[in-house]
Amino acid sequence: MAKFLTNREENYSQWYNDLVIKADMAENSAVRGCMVIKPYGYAIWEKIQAELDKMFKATGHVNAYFPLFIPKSFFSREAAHVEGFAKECAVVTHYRLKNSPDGKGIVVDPEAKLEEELIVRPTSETIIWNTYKDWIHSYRDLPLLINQWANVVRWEMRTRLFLRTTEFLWQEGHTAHATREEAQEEALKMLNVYADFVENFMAVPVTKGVKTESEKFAGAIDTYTIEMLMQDGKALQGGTSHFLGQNFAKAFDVQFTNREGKLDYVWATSWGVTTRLIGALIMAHGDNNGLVLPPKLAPIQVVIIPIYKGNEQLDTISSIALDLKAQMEEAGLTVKYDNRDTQKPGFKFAEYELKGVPVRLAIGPRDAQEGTVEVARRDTLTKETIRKEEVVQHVKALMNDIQQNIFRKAAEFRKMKTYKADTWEEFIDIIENRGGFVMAHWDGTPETEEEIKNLTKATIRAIPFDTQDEEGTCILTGKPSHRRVMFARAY
RNA sequence: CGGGGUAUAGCGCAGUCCGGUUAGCGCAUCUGGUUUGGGACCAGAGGGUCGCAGGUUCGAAUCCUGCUACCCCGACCA
Repeated sequence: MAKFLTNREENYSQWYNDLVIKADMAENSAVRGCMVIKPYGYAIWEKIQAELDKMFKATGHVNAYFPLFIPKSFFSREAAHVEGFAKECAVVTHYRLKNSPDGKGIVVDPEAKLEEELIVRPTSETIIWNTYKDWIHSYRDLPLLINQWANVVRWEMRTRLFLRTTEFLWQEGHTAHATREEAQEEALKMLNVYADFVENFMAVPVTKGVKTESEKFAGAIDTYTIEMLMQDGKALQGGTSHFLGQNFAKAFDVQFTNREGKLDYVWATSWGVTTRLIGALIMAHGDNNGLVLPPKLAPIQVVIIPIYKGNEQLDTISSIALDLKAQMEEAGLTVKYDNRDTQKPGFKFAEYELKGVPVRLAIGPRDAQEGTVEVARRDTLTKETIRKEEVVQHVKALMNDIQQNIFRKAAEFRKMKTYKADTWEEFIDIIENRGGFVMAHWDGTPETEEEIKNLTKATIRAIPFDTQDEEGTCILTGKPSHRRVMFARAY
């Protein structure tokens, strides 16, 4: 686990603040819990966006944009939804300020009170379904497959850097279908898109499953989830996809004429992932030297650092470096040549390790003379000397190696940290002392789930898709159970 | 909202118990020089109304009162 994220005793703050991701909380109390994402961190988000967006398009989705503000009354249309979100809404009550009558500063103009308060969206189901009402009349208008890239606000009681910020960036897909089957299929399809993305691009293994009644999205029939395991043994919910049934269609009266000429309510899904994925990346792969980014998402894949004395040497080395850079770019790699004269090589080495750049090339006078390059990989921190002519091929291969290696490391870690518990004592021991995922029997009742949570802080992260039916007895109550579910302490 | 903690330079801290020169240290910044194959070194410089408001005192970063903010733990959650 990255020291600079978890160990505040260590003096990593200089780096932590100045450099990498600086998702630091804004200091002004009025924007408490909101994050500033510095350029490098945002570049990672842009990579995530770009790859996901391609996958959405490839599955037939298009992007659109809906309003930030949602009339308060929209929320109360769907009972479970309002129940779930009411406690964490930012509310706009006025639309104007004026000079304070006492001459000191500026105050909210009481004259400018809104007739109906506006909610800053915590999620957009309501405003979108209010719009879909006008867009959908016939089976010919379906399916409607729309995604939105946006920011949302949830006034959580407690925020956590990256993982739970007051404002966060995300994408939310909202689809409408003619049949139940089609909507269910869509919800699962998008869950699989997320799982593919997280495993193949982020190099983090996921467990796919369905949420329990008490953990599911407010307003959903079923919530599907991908769960990841972080290096500190805690679970992180990486993305969710909801089968919403006809709940929102009924709440917003979205009916269509089907092929038989009869009126029916539309079937819906929604699904989203957030900037939390950046946090997942850090906590799944980071080490004591900083980030370890998977090559497929690294804003800089290769950095070249010259080692030289004087301008003459620099010129020689630069021409080699720029030539290599051009070749690698030709081969599709993102390359940075850092010829800053203001920092020494050792400083740069440390800096790019902290940034998680997968491969570093160093070229010095010795290399210039011998036609070699020093190649260092971030995941293993190993170095080797390669002939200049072989560098492009070698680095290209390294991209694959590193991508696979960090996935394998994460997968091995997860395997090691996934336990079976058959007794309450075992269960407590694992949760308290070892962390990780615990596969255990549960009697299926929300009461037992709640009790286990109160006793251990562990929750049911998912009822995984890939577990076998198995007879057993509930870890807490001893009542019969037909299947194990996955418990963990979670972020 | 409950429990605990903190507030001193851009960042991280010491000093506060036991009031007393001009409030220190590390990193960062700037200047000059020497350096450059793993976070350079030497010399010098700049940067503070000690969270805010009162009070006690000849004298307050230090003691007292009130306030505010932030952090950690919990309830809540992507």
